[in-house]
Amino acid sequence: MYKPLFDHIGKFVNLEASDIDKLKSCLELSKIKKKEHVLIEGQVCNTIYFVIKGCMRQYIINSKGAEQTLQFGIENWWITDYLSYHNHVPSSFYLQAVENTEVIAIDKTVLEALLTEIPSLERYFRIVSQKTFGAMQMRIKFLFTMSAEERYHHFNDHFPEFVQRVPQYMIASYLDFSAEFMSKIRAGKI
Amino acid sequence: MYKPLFDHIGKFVNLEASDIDKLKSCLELSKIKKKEHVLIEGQVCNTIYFVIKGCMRQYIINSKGAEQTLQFGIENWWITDYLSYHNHVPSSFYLQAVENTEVIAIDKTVLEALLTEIPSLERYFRIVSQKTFGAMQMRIKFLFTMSAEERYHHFNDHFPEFVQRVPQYMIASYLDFSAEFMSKIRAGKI
DNA sequence: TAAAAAACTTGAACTACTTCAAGAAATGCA
DNA sequence: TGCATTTCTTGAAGTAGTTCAAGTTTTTTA
Repeated sequence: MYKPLFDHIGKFVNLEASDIDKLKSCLELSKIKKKEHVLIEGQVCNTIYFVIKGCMRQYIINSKGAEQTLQFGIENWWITDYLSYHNHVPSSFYLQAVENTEVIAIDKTVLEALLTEIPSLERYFRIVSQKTFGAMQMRIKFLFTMSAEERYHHFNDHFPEFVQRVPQYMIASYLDFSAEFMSKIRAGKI
Repeated sequence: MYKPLFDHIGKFVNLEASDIDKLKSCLELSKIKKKEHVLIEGQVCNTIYFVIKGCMRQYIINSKGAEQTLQFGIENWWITDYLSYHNHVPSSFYLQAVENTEVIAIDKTVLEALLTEIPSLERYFRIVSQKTFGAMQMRIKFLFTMSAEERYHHFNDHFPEFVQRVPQYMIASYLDFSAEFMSKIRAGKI
């Protein structure tokens, strides 16, 4: 049941059998119901989540009271508020399940201890977070250079199933335009 | 002369004397003249840079032929194209010195070998990249929730010296608005 | 220190989006 | 199954920004 995580780790590093056991003994599967939060604004985030099944999102509530999705986390993604996690400061974000979701939730103190014990695991997280950072650099590029319509088509071309999977208004805010505008793009009225 | 790097590492992990020696023997200072590039679009990025003195920037050339700065790297920052670096794919970015700059440039093969040998260094890079990712999450939040004018004032309040230090049109594109608009904000004409 | 190059400013015209409001369609739940 | 809730659509009016073009100021270089 932790297989997806060990498969993912195996893509980047080789863990010894003893390390796998050690890690396994610290893991716990948790189920999060659709719309349930695992983090709300103002809380300090002390947990990191690996999505086994389902979908999580990170969002904020803007000055007009509207939700804006900043990040999704689907199968085989880690999701957390890294700034709150590392600096022990109150989070600016909400972390919520978009669907009924199964995650492996690892507490910071548990994870930090594991990382010191298992250098390969440290390596895994280093590689994954650098790659994720690289993806974020590309995202900034797309946000800066493409029009709203281009962003929609680009995203839809790359992740067609995902666009079907979550509400349109979440995709719209993730791509930084209004839900109404997305509706018009889809209808070809732009 | 590598002191800034060892100071920075020391903030996050403790390196043994032998590790410091090992690392030191692999480092090399390099000087980059203002406007000189260390990476251009289409090249594979095989190097990671730590800024000792000066300022680097990552930028793209958009469809209208204009430069857009996506990221700055000042003293004590690491800068590279992480996606190109990790996936061995051609870069979408330019990396250029904004001022005459001194960097420690570490080749990927050298660094990867060092990281396997020195687990604390792996830990250092894991922590730094997760923190940087956290900062990027906040940046996305600001881009999504603040108006151009708010972004300018927020940035200017937090980094007043930096705003003086680099050309306005680079700051403008980093904050995702036009140089002309920034000029009008500064003149109070908005 | 003059000339060239780079950076900044200004106003006028334009446009890619947002906002609002209301209704229609789809989905979830008792 | 039917009612409530959530999500999506549509059009009209508004606006936060861009683009363009030209002039001014500042910085760099020979």
